[in-house]
Amino acid sequence: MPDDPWQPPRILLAVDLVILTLRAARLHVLLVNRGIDPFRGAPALPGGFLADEHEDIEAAARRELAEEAGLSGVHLEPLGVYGEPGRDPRGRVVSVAHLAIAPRLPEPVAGTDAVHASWTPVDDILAPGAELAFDHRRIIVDGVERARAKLEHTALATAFCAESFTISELQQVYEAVWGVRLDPRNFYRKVQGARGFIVAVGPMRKPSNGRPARLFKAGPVHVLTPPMTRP
Amino acid sequence: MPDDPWQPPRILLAVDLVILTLRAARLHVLLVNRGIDPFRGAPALPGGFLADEHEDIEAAARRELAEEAGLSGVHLEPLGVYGEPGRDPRGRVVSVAHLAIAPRLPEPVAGTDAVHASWTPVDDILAPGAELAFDHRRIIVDGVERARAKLEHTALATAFCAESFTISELQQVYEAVWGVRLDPRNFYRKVQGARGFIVAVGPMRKPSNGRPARLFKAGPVHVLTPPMTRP
DNA sequence: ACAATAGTGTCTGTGAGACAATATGGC
DNA sequence: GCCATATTGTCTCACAGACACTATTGT
Repeated sequence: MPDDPWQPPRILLAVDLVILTLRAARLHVLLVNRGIDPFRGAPALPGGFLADEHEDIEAAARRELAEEAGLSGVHLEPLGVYGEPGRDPRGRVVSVAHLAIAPRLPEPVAGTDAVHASWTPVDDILAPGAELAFDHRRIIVDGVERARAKLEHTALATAFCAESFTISELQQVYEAVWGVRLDPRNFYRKVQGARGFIVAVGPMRKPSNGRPARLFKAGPVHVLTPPMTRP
Repeated sequence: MPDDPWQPPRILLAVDLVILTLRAARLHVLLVNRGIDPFRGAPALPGGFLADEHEDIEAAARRELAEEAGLSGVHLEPLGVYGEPGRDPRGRVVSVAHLAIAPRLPEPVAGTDAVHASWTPVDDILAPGAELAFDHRRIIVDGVERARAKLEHTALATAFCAESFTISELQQVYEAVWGVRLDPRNFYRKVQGARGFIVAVGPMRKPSNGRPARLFKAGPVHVLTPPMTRP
């Protein structure tokens, strides 16, 4: 029998990043304005192709995170694969999306790339009528849902806070990410009940008004028992 | 400035399938024996490369499911990406793993491919010392964990059963997948409390001994409220 | 004193798990 | 009757959510 000349197709592999942070008590996602076609001028997630055939996928995500957002050392995890044949008009591109969680950051980070990066409230960019390149709307939806779920079972919320924080500040993280209002008294009890979640460090005073709050820092535990269930 | 001749690398995209079923009250996974190098002769997950540049990833998974296991119409969902640079000695291969859930099936399905497919107990193949091609051990671990989690929140367990079933048969599904023993009385109440999970169809008799059990069939609901929590 | 926020206590309903008790078949 | 399994009932504990109440600051 003759040799089979069939060879499997080779495709382009990209990484896209959903980088979430908290600004002014609202959940924001980092977006860049595309400078080239397709979708020139439209907002898009930071991302790009594998640098070479031997680059690790997560390493590529970290590289893009540094190049386009100037960030390093933040929590990063795989989110999913987006490989629908028609998603990129240039050809077959399969993208591995990653989720990054960053603490409060000063100003719209200027990327070392020529791209223009800016923080955008998640509510705004997901509102009907907002435009996004490719299938990035779905990727953001999935990333936000993942972040919400992780807040339930892990100590991720402390990553959104400063080194030390009050319980009401931590509550604001949960309220902003989940998009709900929580009872401060029940939240207080619940957060204290999750063993190893937070540990006290000392008292502080609030700038304007009210009783000073105790300060806490992130505890040693990463998996919450019992979990912080969503309402 | 001169044009940049850099082009992103092209890689091979594969799909791998974790196909789970229940046989003799044990969770089994479908494995094939590799007929070619690398890992010739070692057990591996069914799978293969994209047929052409325009094939949808999930469509490729369904095609391999049919070709290598003779199955169609079963529940199928994406499980994750496995793309570590060294995972395939032939070169850079990124695999998108999928999870398939199949009801009880008669005999080791003979694939239309030349591969030799057989059901293997998950406990055995994950036991220390068992050999598997590539990183398929990790993929199976992830797939089993996903199936266990889905049993908690969805009506997936009924997919492992026949058209109609008793509550104790449904309990055996949970016990086999979770690998635990459950109290029949508490299980009975809990399963009845999940609204829309199962609906009664009529009585039956048991072959050997004991009181006859009512027969049920899968209800209309796919998301369980309240969920079936693992012990 | 008053406003505002921090922190504590109490109550009620729901659900999980242990396990007693009853029902219904075959033999 | 006896045995095995199915089905129902009861009890206790833990936790979520509602909300009254006390504590501690600035003004």
